[in-house]
Amino acid sequence: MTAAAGSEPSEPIPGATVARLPLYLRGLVDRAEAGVETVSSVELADLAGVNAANVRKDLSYLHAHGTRGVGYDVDHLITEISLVLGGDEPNPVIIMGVGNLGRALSSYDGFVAGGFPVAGLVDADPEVVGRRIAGKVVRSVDDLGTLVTETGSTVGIVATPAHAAQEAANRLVAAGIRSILNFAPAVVVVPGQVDLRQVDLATELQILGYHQHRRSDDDPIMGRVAG
Amino acid sequence: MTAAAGSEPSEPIPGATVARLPLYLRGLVDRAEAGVETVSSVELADLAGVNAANVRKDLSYLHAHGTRGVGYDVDHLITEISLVLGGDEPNPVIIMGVGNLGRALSSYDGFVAGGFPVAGLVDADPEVVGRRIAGKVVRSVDDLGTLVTETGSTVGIVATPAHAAQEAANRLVAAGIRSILNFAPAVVVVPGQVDLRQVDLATELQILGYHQHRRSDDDPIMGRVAG
DNA sequence: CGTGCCATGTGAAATGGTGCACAAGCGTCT
DNA sequence: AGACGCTTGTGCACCATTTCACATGGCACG
Repeated sequence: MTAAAGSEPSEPIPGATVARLPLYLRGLVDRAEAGVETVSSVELADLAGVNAANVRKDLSYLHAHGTRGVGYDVDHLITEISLVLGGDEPNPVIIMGVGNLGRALSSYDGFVAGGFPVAGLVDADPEVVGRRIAGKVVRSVDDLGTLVTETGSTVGIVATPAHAAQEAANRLVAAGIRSILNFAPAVVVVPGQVDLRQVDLATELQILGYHQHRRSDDDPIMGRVAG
Repeated sequence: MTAAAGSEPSEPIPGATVARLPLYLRGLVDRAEAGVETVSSVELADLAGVNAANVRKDLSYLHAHGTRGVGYDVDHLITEISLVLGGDEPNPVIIMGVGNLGRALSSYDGFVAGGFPVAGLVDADPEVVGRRIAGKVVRSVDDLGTLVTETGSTVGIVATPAHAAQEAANRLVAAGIRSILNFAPAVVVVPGQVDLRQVDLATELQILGYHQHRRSDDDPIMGRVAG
């Protein structure tokens, strides 16, 4: 039961809402496995760590109506969110760069579970090309185009060193990739039709650092030795 | 020249700004290495991929004044941002869980560069405890308290499987950790005085999936075969 | 069948963030 | 010394998002 040929434009869902949908989905799957059949917005809010009214408004964008006095049907909601997030079929991903991070991502279970199986690994270093990692043979960057076509991949992950990130992104775009997740600590630019998300591990720590530093600044009493 | 005993409260910096500071810092360090001495807000905006007015407003929160007609002093700005983000000394981090991801993080260069050297690795599996990974011996969870005290760590990284994440966080908190970066795909709750950030790899892909799915929904012409 | 309870769905206010546009200030060149 | 050009710093308006508060409506129980 794929999308009707009519292709209803459907109002765009706010970005902030989209970012929360995976959280809801995770919570829902958890509850489904526990055998629960309905959840209230309050429970779901707890599960995802957000406000209950927020949950209701988010779900209203999906037209995933609940039942007043009862809550939302877990299975139905799972189907609904899954559909919005990725369609009903898996999106294979290509990982560029099999350094430490790339290797870890190659065998990250969460990707498969989320509908994003790793379809191929690519590296520029001739030394690693041809080696088997996480059950897959590492391909050369020259084979990228072929690999994308063969596997029907539409998503690329950049896990190269920073200086190679832009080049890796360029190649992904040239090969026809539509969405890129960049783990390299570098700002990369892509054409407008390509969607890009940045995940910067060191940056996340630095943000934590700010709050910590700030706290110890305001609270000189709370020194480094336990109070 | 550490913070004065007076501990000026200093107005809190908006979260969105804090999240951008590491980007600025990276761009600035890059320019400093290239021997550049001043940057304009426009250059910095380019480097970080944001709006120039935004950069100026962000920097105004730091009281890191620039010179009109000239720009900002690179070195001075680096010092200023570094100070705000992490204080002037490194924040050692403890990594909980040395699975694929934990191992990758152990040798992630960006952490050290950002002032967050990895001070210790901890795992619950007796099989891996005692093994050397990235030059460090993996310690048992029972040694966590000692490890934190010895190394003066204040930041913890959770890289365990989802089902162990809450427990890992609990232990970090009990050991006196003040900030936690959670990579496990699970919502964990921590006491109010502890700062928590969530990085969910699968979630990021799912967000990309939404946009991609949506695009192909609106554009039935843009089928799976290249147009 | 009627009544009461409970959870959804949503208008509207509050909050937070972004970007424009322009005045103010600094350096430079003549 | 004076004028000009360049860039900062910021008031203001716009937009997105969050949150409250409450009317609406379904379900269960007597």
